[in-house]
Amino acid sequence: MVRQSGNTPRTIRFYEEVGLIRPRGRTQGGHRLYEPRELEKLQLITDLRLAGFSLEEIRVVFGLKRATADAKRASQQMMQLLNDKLEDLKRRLAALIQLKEEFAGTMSVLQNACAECKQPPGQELCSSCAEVDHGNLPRTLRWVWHLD
Amino acid sequence: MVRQSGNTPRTIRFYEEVGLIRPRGRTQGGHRLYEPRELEKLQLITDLRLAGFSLEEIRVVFGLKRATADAKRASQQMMQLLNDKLEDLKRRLAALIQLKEEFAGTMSVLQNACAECKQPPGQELCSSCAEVDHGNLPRTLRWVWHLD
DNA sequence: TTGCTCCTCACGTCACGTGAGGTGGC
DNA sequence: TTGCTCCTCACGTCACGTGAGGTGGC
Repeated sequence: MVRQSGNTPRTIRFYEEVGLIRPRGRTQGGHRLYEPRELEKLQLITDLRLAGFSLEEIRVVFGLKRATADAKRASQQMMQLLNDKLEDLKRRLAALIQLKEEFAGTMSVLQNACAECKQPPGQELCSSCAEVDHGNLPRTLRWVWHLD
Repeated sequence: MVRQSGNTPRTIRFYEEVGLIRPRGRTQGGHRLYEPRELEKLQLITDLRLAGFSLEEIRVVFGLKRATADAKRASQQMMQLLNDKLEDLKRRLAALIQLKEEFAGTMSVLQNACAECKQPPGQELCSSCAEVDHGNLPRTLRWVWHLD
């Protein structure tokens, strides 16, 4: 289960604690035994976690059919959940891309200014460098490049 | 600060507790006062959190310049961090997209089978429906559609 | 027989959330 | 003056991580 799912033993035991999976039984020495069905369930749980589902939401997923007693509505709710998570990941990705562009864009320009710099590199010098308009740096770069 | 950054007061106080931001001072009644500079820093922290940075990694970002004392290497390390997070988000997005496709793909087929179904919808009936080969359902659907 | 892995408590961690009880500021 | 917001403890929560001390299984 550990190797096939990429989780730690502790994580698998924790999923059992909260009632998501369950071993078929135990070996005489106390080691847990699982059916292939449980491995598949664990892998689905792992993928749902990666996709941003909380354990509570995963519990909802596994209870959708029971809760609605109507496969069509259950499927629609599942799609709703998936789309919500997709929106969330897209927002995160957009934030990251913007940070990267903000940062990378001006970085190359500054690298040139530094390459031509006659002063030895140092914190005080760079933060007061006349070649660089610190006030106009994008915020990301300002906080990495600048002091405090 | 709350309105302009989209965080709760508790979150902002927490960032102060761990030393990421700091109010300029207090009003006579105890309310925190911030400089515009701190709002910008808070907004950057918020975006980095959205992008998947931990508070510890954000502390590293703000300490990069001091730690390396070399703006070029500091920038390279920042790009490394950004790319690591990008890879992480891409993996999560790929997992989600696959779940969606697995699910949506067969769902439409099943909807037809159900539309033509003569039986009233019910848990026991659907899980043993002869029209649906439960063993060949993609795992996502199998766990939502099926029982247990 | 030697290691590596699993076992069970049980406390720790990260990033806040959530009352409880009280005051501030427009 | 009425509300809404902020304040400070302080305990709770989510999803595990991390030893401590002991056994299992190839």
